[in-house]
Amino acid sequence: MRTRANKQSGATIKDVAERAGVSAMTVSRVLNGESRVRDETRERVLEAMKELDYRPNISARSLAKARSFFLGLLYNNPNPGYVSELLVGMMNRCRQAGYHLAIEDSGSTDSHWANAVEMVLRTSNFDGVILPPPVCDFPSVRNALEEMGVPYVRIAPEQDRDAQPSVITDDREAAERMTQYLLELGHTRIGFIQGDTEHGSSRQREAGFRAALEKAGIALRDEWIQPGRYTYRSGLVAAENMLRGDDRPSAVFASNDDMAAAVVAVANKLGLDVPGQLSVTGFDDTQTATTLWPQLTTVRQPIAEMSAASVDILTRALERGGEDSDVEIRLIPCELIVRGSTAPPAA
Amino acid sequence: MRTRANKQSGATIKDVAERAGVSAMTVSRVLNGESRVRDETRERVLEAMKELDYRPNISARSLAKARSFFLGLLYNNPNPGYVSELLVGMMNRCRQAGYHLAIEDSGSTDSHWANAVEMVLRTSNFDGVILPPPVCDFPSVRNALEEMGVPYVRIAPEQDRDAQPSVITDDREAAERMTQYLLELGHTRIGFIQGDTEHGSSRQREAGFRAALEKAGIALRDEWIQPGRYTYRSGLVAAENMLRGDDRPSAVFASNDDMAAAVVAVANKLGLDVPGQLSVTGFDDTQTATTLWPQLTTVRQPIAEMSAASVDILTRALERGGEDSDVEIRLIPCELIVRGSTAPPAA
DNA sequence: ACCTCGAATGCTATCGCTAACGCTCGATAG
DNA sequence: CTATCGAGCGTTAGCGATAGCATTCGAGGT
Repeated sequence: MRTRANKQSGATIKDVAERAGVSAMTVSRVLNGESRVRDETRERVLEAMKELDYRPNISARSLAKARSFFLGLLYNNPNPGYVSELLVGMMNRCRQAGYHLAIEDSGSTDSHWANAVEMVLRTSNFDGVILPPPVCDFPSVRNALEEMGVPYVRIAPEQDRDAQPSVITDDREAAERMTQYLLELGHTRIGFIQGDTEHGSSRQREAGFRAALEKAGIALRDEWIQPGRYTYRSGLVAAENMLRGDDRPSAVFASNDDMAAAVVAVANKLGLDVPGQLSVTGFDDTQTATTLWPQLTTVRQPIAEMSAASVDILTRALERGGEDSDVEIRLIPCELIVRGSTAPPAA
Repeated sequence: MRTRANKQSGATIKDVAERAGVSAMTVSRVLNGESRVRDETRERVLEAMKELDYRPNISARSLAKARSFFLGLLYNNPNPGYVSELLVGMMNRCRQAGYHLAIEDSGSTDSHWANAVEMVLRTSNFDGVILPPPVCDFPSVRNALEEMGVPYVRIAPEQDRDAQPSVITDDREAAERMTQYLLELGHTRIGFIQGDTEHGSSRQREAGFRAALEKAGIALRDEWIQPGRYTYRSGLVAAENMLRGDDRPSAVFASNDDMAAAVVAVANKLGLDVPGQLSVTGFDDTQTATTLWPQLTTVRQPIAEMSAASVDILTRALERGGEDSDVEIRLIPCELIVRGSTAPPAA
């Protein structure tokens, strides 16, 4: 005697069929919204389903269809604000598309990931996988996926931007616009805090920053370009290096909001008024940006929109059956958001 | 001709069996680490699996075992820091236990949830479900789960604390300790910002606060108890109400870190030094607590530990087959964390 | 030499659902 | 009036794995 683990009312498709006086196949057709069922028959079937409190067995369907209807999200991004927005966008779109979203993580990087990914895929049967940054740029992960023939979509990748379905942003342009904005305010002494070298976005953002300065004919000062790792703590170090002493910049462009928050904190500690004596800008427009006082001038990345788009792309590719293979790339533009943390430099 | 959607090397258990010169059943036994297989045979099977790059089909296994090995996380908590820690704890434990974690969300509350939950469970076959706050206290959700006979575990529930498997905290005691700490610093004028009324933790924390004041014989001032909703924005309003005018508290206990951050922001705006002129404390020790400057004195809730425990409880209950029904309750204690946002009151 | 017994393995019948094809029957064309 | 056609539905044969016996086989007891 089998235990029906999670089925109180163990009604099967056959029971429904019997009750409705049709064959199981017809019930299946109703279930899947297929054509070729007379309205009257459909009614009878639906009623029988209701009466028996019938719930289709997803495992059985998956087995027969050779599809699991599960998408996997492989992530190791430690930024909670980012992840949480990512999830919102994905979950909504997944539900719409009739998929479920499973999340898998491994705290480590690249090489460790190859194993982790293999393990995950060995025990999961995901129809497809979503790779947010920075995982989307780990070669070992991509290799593993390709070897196993698992379709995937990348969010904001740096490499091979059009070799695989992806959602991409214009980080570079946005960073350039942000820098231009600071220049227009009258700043000429601008510091920059780099992001994590593991993330492609770091290089994009820095490139945009440098391009804007170059166009304005302003020379870079090495001590005003500080390394960071997208974390608050790394931002603290960078900010201290940049702001101690009297020869400091009048504006700091941090590669993300958390590091910008650190700059604000250091400025407070040093008695520097933000934005009066120091303008600070971030990137991403995560919750941190509006949690600070003053609120951050930053670049808004529509993360939820991007993740929703990634689900779109992936599910559409799956429906197409993986054959008709034009690679879909979607660009989601960033937007400059001006808030209280920037002002013209002090006279 | 079937499309093997996600199976490049479509090796089945039969192929492995053939190659190893055994029956499929034996391969299955090896796969499930069952006893009664000679070491030599096991070796041969394992080798065959490797050679064929065999990957078991989870759907088939689920169908046969009447178990999906998927747990569902039903959440609508908008606090990114909380969610992200929750996920970390769960994912790790899930992997250890051989389960996968699927997440499902619906932005709405209670009544809407009943439908959402039904829909989710109708299309998912989760072996069990995890309910973090505040969903764990939505009666309609619990009803739906019970009607459908889906096992669930709750995290930090307020109601029926021992009617169902749960992970619980000592919010109340921790809030009392925190208040005591402020009293010991010499504060007697203490404000309190309430949490979301939808969350049971709100009431617990407030009760702890009131208890400590009462024990110290200090009267409450109504205008120093402000409503909040656990969001930064609600904290801003509460802080402004509490801090404008001269007759203000010397310390504010906010029911969570985000609202404490708002208090710090308002204090900054009003030119009040934290902690010199105003002590501020939070609750939860999310990332926000250390992202601010000064860093927050707060109460650390080991969220990841709690979520890991919830997976433990649920999976163990599932292994037991749902019969042997003593309800497992696990208490995870909170810890007072003193940082820079508190100091004795100004003379 | 015969029987018993348990460890190691195989056989068979599902698990619940769907693809593929086949049948029926009324409508339409010729 | 018969051949054709397609909408509507049924039949059959799996999908890949596991439960529950059945079977084999060698070791030890008598």
